[in-house]
Amino acid sequence: MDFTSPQSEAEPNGLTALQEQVVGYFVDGVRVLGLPRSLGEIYGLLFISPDPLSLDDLVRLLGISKGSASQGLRTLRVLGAVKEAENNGDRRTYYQPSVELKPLVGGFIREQVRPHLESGKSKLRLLQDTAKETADHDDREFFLDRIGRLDSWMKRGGQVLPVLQKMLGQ
Amino acid sequence: MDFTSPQSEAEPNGLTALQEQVVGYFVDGVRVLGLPRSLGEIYGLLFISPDPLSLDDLVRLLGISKGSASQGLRTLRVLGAVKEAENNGDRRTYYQPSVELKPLVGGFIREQVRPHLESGKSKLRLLQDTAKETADHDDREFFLDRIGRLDSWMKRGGQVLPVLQKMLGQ
DNA sequence: GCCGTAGTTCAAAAAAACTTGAACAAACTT
DNA sequence: AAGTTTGTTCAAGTTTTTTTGAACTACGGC
Repeated sequence: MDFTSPQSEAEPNGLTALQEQVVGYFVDGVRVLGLPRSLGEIYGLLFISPDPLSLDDLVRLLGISKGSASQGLRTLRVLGAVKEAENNGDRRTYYQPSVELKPLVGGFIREQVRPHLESGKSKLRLLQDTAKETADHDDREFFLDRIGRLDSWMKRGGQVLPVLQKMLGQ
Repeated sequence: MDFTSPQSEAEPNGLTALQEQVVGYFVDGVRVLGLPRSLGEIYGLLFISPDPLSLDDLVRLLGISKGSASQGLRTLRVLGAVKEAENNGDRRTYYQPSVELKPLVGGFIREQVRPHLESGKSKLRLLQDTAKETADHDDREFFLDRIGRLDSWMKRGGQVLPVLQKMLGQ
């Protein structure tokens, strides 16, 4: 038997060399974004699959648990990174990746960035109160200056996001 | 005794209420960026301190280990988020935060974003090779299209970074 | 109405990331 | 040059995050 050719099929688990590589690519990708490995595996496999895949397909092909696949798909749906495909008469649901940058970036900003910016802003208000309550130290001036700086950072962030979104979307 | 006033000093560890709150703010901040908690603590305390602090100050005030403080300061230096202050005749080194957005954003992009973009690009080349080696399946066309898409994502990212940097810096 | 398949949930196990602390190196002091 | 002080390194310990798997719900066909 000849196993030397780098042809399709029969890699470590049940993935082709190409699938394996694409999955690895996305695993690294999502790690940068601070998302769990399984999201990268799932999205990566969907990304390089000509046809939609079901939860069971993902479990079988990636060798991950049903729980992981289920939770991973949910997160990806919420992020707008996958969509359900027409499940032709089949009871189970099949998934396709969003392959345009726009929904991906949009979803990430909406779900992961904006909430943090918002909570940051409200914490900033509390901070300002605390600084004002701070006894009339010599430092008061300094504290308020620094907090003002934080405020300007937040505002700058708020201005940048839409531009970012416009540049990456479309 | 009267502990009701929200005045300075005497909080949980040795931090004032304000320091505590600013540190918490940055702890959350760095988490979003995928950096360890201790970086947020250190940077946060420096940020709200009128005078530069030494490694020992940080250990004492934050109640973290010397190891953490040392490694944390190193990372912050590499990121350009802290600078050494003039250590007036003292043997030990004192640190000040960079409080302008420019060096902070610049450092983060240089150290955390660019390297990933670069390695992504080189992996992409390998991926392209693998796809071409893939037997002349019906799918070949499809694979190459998807990989081309990845390539365009990377390029888009490369275009966006300088704009981002320009908007946030200054 | 019962059985089988699809998918969700969540407590416990496993893995990954971070922090500690003790040993070490370097550099100043006396 | 012996002793201090400052800071670094890294293996082991701790904490946090992620994954697993078994119990459960829901739906559909028979």
